[in-house]
Amino acid sequence: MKGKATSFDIAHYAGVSQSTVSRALRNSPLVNEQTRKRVHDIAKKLNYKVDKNASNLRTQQSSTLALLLFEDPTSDESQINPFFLSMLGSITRACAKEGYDLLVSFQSASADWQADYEDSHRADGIILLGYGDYIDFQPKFKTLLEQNTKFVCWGATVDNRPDLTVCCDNYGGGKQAAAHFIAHNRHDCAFIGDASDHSPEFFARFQGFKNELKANNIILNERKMANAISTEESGYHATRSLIANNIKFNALFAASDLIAIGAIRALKEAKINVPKDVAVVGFDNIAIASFVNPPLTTIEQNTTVAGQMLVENLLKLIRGEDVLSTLLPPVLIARGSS
Amino acid sequence: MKGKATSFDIAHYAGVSQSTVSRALRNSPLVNEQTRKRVHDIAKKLNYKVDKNASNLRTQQSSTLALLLFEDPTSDESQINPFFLSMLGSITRACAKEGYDLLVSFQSASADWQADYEDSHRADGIILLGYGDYIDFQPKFKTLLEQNTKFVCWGATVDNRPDLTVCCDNYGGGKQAAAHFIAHNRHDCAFIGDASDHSPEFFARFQGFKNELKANNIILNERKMANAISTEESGYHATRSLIANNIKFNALFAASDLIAIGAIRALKEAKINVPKDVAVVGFDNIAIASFVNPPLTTIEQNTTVAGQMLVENLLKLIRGEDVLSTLLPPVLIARGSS
DNA sequence: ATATATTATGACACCGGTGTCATAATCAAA
DNA sequence: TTTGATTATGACACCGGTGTCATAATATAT
Repeated sequence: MKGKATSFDIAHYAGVSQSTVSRALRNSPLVNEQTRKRVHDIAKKLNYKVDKNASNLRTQQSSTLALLLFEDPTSDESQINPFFLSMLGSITRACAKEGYDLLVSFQSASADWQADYEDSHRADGIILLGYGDYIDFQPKFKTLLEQNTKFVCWGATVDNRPDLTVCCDNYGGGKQAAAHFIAHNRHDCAFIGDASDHSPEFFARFQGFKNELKANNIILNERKMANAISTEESGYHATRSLIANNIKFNALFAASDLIAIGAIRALKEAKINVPKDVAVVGFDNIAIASFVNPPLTTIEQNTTVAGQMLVENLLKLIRGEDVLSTLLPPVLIARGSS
Repeated sequence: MKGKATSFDIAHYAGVSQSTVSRALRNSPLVNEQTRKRVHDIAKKLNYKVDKNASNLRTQQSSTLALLLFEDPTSDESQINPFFLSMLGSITRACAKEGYDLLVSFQSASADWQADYEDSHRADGIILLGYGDYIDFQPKFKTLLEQNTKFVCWGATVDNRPDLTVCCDNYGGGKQAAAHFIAHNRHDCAFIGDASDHSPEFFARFQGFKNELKANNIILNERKMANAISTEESGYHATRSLIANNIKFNALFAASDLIAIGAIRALKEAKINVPKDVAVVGFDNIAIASFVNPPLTTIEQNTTVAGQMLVENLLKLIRGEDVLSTLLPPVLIARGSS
């Protein structure tokens, strides 16, 4: 046998037509039990596998989902945000559970990715995963919708389509952080992240934080805020600038764990004790969080559930079922940093 | 236009045959420049994308690689080994760079994965990524070779095929760890990992470590060794059992960073100071390593290069070029734990 | 002016399955 | 016994491209 076996080879050996082989292999009730068995045996013997390209071409579907990862272009190329990595893991598992393959690809927000996967029939649907700034995306979302492409996003809200998003309740998470500080009598709060609405997720965390403080008659001073993207470096520098400007605070809410870890480094460097002088709370609960010193108190996003929901919702979209956007409840994990 | 546009639609609008469209879109030199341009314009207007299934079916190749991740079945399902996650990231990037898509899938070593991807023409080649015990794999490797499947592995050596492996020089890394301890006058060494040859990688690290010690007239006492798989938990328990048995040592080489981190936790709990009482060196340099307390000295495996080499070597195999197994030099990163 | 090479294009088989329709064989119902 | 239903199978078109071969149109050489 040169080359890979085809269904015709099996048909030949089994003494039946190729049609029957195809049916037998898919366990169609139309074929006789003995024939079915014979065909299966021969297929196994020949190490036969259905050619996915042929089968997908005919059936016009691929049993494959595509995961497009959009990284903050400002972050270091070589290191992938651990939160995404964790999501990637859970999405991979969820796909496997549903019998789908997963194509993974990194993309820059600006590139011409919107049509690549679904239009070329490589995937039945797309999962978009990225932190923050989805402004570039709006026109592309429009194109996707026009072309009836099936997709779901993590975190971003898409105009007029309340069925496309899976997202952590960032606002609620921000509130939890504030409540935590208040419960521990830390009223002099600072925030590091992005308080503009460039990054909808960070913005929601900030809003929740600020509003919960306000509900307790604490006003978050604008000077006690610094911008940072989600990297350790960025968190470090933002915190240093606060310290350099002689800004005082006894509680710090960072919009992500990486930022928090950078912040702790800056604080330590300035001989400010965590948590005694400043309590720090992060967001995400990435794997590192419990290992830093002191262990980081953080608002956990459950990536396992999140990945599952993304996949499930996407499959529902593909099957034409009704879907609603999912808001996942975050959970505060109290550790040593607060 | 209902449904997706095909090359026939473009042919219709351009007033040429479908053959010409196909050629034009692939920028064949056979088509007239004006025709080429016209076809491209229409294709763009119609949001046309080549159907990958049709194209792959005809050309018998997929421009896709499959990554099969084999996790230590004993480890916690929900958490993926960060070293693999990091490899996954670099492999994804390397694939993108080479114009290949990447299918990602988790597998258990025992499952019937060997034929799935290549035989079904979903991928042109396979990358196998797993720690440790490849014993289950040997018969499957044989099948793969018989079927002329293109694949490369991380770490494992496959009988008689010196072209299939990309691996860190684990033996050399182990030697470096020993040399490091000796240079700092820590002669009373312990090892945690797997000194049996179940896990070829851990075994090589252990051998290198032991032999370098021996070369300096230091005999590694068998009682100062404990088995662990690559999890924090396992490292913690292994170290606790050493301590419980009242084993003394002033230097500890852990076969992986996760083990080292668990070991440090156990040492701290026993009020043994790191690095003063015991110097600890890990292996991998996972992202967490620099954030633990104290920051972990470790033998770095460069995942960026490793991922690239895996992809490059696999592509060479696919193209029928000569390939040699690659041994990557590890680098000791000295931090606070030693 | 004729033969030959070059360029641009169309027709068509083919990749390896899947789905539809037709048909032969067996069996139950009238 | 004849008719209708049921079961098992084969023939064949089709999915949407790609590659080969034939051919028409034009350019170049003799």
